[in-house]
Amino acid sequence: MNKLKEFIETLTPISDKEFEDSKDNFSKIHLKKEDFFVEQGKICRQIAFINNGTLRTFYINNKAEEITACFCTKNSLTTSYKSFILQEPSLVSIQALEDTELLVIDHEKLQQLYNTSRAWQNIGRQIAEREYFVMEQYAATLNNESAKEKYLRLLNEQPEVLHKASVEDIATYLGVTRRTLSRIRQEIAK
Amino acid sequence: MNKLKEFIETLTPISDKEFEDSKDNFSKIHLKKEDFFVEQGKICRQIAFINNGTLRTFYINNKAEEITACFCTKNSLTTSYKSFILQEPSLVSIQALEDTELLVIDHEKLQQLYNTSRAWQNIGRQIAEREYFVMEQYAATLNNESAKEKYLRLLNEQPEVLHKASVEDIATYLGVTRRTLSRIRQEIAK
DNA sequence: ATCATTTGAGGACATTTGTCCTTTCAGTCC
DNA sequence: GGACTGAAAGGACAAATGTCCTCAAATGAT
Repeated sequence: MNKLKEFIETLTPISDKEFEDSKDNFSKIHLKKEDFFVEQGKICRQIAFINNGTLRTFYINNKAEEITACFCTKNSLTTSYKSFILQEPSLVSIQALEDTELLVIDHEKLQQLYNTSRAWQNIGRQIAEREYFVMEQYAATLNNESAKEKYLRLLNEQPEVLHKASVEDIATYLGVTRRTLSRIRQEIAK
Repeated sequence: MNKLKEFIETLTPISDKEFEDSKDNFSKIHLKKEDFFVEQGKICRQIAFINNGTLRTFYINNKAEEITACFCTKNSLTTSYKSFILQEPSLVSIQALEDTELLVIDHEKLQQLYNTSRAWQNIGRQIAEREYFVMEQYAATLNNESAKEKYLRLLNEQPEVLHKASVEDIATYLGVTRRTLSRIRQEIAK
């Protein structure tokens, strides 16, 4: 739970008592490699803090291709955010790339925290704001960076992902084909 | 102000009294064609509801090219969201494509509303959530749709923009060159 | 250990997109 | 009206990327 508290404190100060009072709302779950945390088409009922492990968010596009939207690594949040907020079917699946440990809280319980605690109202807004920043950064990356630059960014920011994900997963994340990713790697190895 | 109240009510119920009490925090501003609402590098101190008009959000990328990030049309919000939330220099500029009327609220005043009203805490979180959905949709579009599909989406969702923005603006919005946009239009005209 | 299956690298050619350029047309200043 | 200016369309060629393929290495199953 310590890492979770540290994470929350990057958002807003929270007293020990307030954290202790709310921590029963979280529970620990373990995923084995290839287990799903969220499945496309089902409602995502939880938001998770990643204690340990790596996950991949992906969806099936209208050409029936499986596209990686992001990789989620430890000490950050993961959820199908829109599905979680609106409690509507998820457009994405989230799957463990390796054995993974999560701290999860149900949508209902989080709403109760929002309703009973001003600190949690604040945390909720700031989570939304942070999710926005992450998505904005992602969009900026999509817009500005070539596939090669995106690859180098991944190499720099989440290097462990390059060993845990397949070439196919990484290629769809970069928005190119496997062939082009192969050319990119060739060029970088120069 | 009516349109603003209608907009807020799509987020959360607000009593007439609560709306009346807070509406003095908003003020009306008029922009002439080509005036800036936000300038890249300056802190964005306001969030705006667009009563009338059209704006373009853009930035200068690391190749010194001006890239259109989005077009903002009436009855929606516009701001340099990250700059507004964190009160840090904006990465984007927002410029009127035609004469435009905005209802704006200062960051400070919005914080006061958050601190004094649970309804506004709620609105604030839901604005953040909505900004997230918009950004997510944008990212999904960037990821999934070809330039041609994006053009058709723009034609469908914000057709007025095609007359108000230049070919250059639209091309950078689609992520292609003018030459390719010209080819896309040729193909659609078939 | 062996065989079958999956995964990644990279060759050959086709297609798409970008770069650079010219032409056309509409607006505007004298 | 005629000359100038700037924006948009589109031609010709170059560069980047995709498609389809083969081969070799890694992984799994028996």
